[in-house]
Amino acid sequence: MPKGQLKGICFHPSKETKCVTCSLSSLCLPISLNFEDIDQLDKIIKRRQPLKKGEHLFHQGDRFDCVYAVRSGSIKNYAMTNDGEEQITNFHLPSELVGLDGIDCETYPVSAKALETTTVCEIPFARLEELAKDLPELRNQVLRMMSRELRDDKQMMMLLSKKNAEQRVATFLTNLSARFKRRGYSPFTFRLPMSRNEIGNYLGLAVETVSRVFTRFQNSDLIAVNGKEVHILNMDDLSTLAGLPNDEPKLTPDIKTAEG
Amino acid sequence: MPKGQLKGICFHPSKETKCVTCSLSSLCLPISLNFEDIDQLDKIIKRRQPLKKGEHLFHQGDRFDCVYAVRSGSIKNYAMTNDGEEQITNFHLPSELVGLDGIDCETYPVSAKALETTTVCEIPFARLEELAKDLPELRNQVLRMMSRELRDDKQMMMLLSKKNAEQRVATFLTNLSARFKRRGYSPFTFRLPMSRNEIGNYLGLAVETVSRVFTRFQNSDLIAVNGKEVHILNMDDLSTLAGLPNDEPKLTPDIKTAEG
DNA sequence: GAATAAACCTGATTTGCATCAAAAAAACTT
DNA sequence: AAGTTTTTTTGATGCAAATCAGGTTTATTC
Repeated sequence: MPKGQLKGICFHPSKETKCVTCSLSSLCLPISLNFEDIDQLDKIIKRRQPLKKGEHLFHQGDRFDCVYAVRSGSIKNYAMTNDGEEQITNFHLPSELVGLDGIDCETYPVSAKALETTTVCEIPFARLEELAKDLPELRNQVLRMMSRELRDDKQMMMLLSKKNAEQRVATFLTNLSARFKRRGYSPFTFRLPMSRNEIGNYLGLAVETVSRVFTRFQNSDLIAVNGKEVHILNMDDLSTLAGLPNDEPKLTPDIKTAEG
Repeated sequence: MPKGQLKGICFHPSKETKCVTCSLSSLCLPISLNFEDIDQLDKIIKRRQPLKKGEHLFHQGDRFDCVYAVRSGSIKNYAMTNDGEEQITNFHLPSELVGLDGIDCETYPVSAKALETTTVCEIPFARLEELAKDLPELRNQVLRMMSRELRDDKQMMMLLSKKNAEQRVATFLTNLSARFKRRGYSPFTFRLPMSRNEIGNYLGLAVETVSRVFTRFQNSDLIAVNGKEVHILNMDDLSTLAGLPNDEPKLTPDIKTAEG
């Protein structure tokens, strides 16, 4: 197995790891926080033992006390529908916060489960709030993260109520791609941490449909897939497909007419 | 002062209205805020002229500067999809906050439009943050409201990806009912502030489907509808329908078996 | 490394809802 | 009050995706 670029940082979350030295800090901390403030924040954060694949970070109904920042690996959020079916509400990649939707609850409204070996930073919310009293930038950061999630949710709602199967999968892939890119990985080649089943569940599609769309995308040379390995071959077309909720391929006329 | 009835207050949002005397304050303010604090908050809030039906509170892309509390009437949030279609992301009733998803943006990510004559309290966000520095309860309230919206969004995502047309409409009606009840109105008889078209848009259904489901619900005596007036006749069955994502009516066996 | 289980893919069939079409009822205009 | 527009309802048809069924590949276990 070829050990890649950021591997080193992701896989030694020893007790000595600190926010200051964390490669993700620029993504999960307020930019303007000074060293002294970061140090304060660092003190309240616990690094837990890595979660193995399938282990829970918390269960729906557990008493809410912490939010978590993913350091490596990935987490899925899911709720149980009234008839006992699982409904995935989110996937979390490194640097992203888990548990924000429980802030005004006694208990977590959804469960959080590791999709693979995963390390997290545990942030006791009560102490974060205390700290936030004196650190306006930290306060803002929490608001920013929440408001970003709100916006992502609205996007998701649009996807679920307006987009067809191909558009959903295209959106999913380009979105993942952007998030990988954001933390320094290739936006064109990555490994899906979740199964087809989980993708379908999240996107409101049957597994079979996800599989078929993957095949179709391969046939039209948009992507190359090998199991969970994904290569995006034609980002432009994939993005176009993702962005447009209707089936009209929207050619840019003023450019195209020059040729034809 | 009449603490029980709400109608008087909703319809005279004169310049003299204050948070202290507002009937909605228990819903939109932190419970533990003392009079002095409320007074401070009151000072930064502007009461705007009522919006007429169809007028905008803000447009997608406008510079973000305020959040709004609905005092009377109702607001819809919507975004434009890339092909120019409107996608409704939320409806806001009195006491609910509008604009929270823009907090970490330069500009509002969605538009907000009045569904009927509507009055709002305008809360300049920068000044709210300033004030929040000294009022931890106020800070929490903002977090609470955001986190509640996050949870509502997850619910909506579940609706859109797992529920069929009847379950969506049933969920929509019971949800509205609960919100009316929360502010002292009848949960069984209310007026829909939005059109069938808007309901369909929001729920990811065609207008025709919404209309048909309404008709079916009437035929099975779940509701009685007259234009925008809705009477819920059988809340139990409607809730059951709303809660269950699958088509099995889930009878409670230990009770039922006693009879048959 | 064989056995078993889980995940994934592909084809055939069914179905719930969108779409199309057109009438009926409300809501505005003048 | 008559005419116009918009909204709502109802019916007929088509289609995208779910479901069903089977086979194949990839993990996991002993």
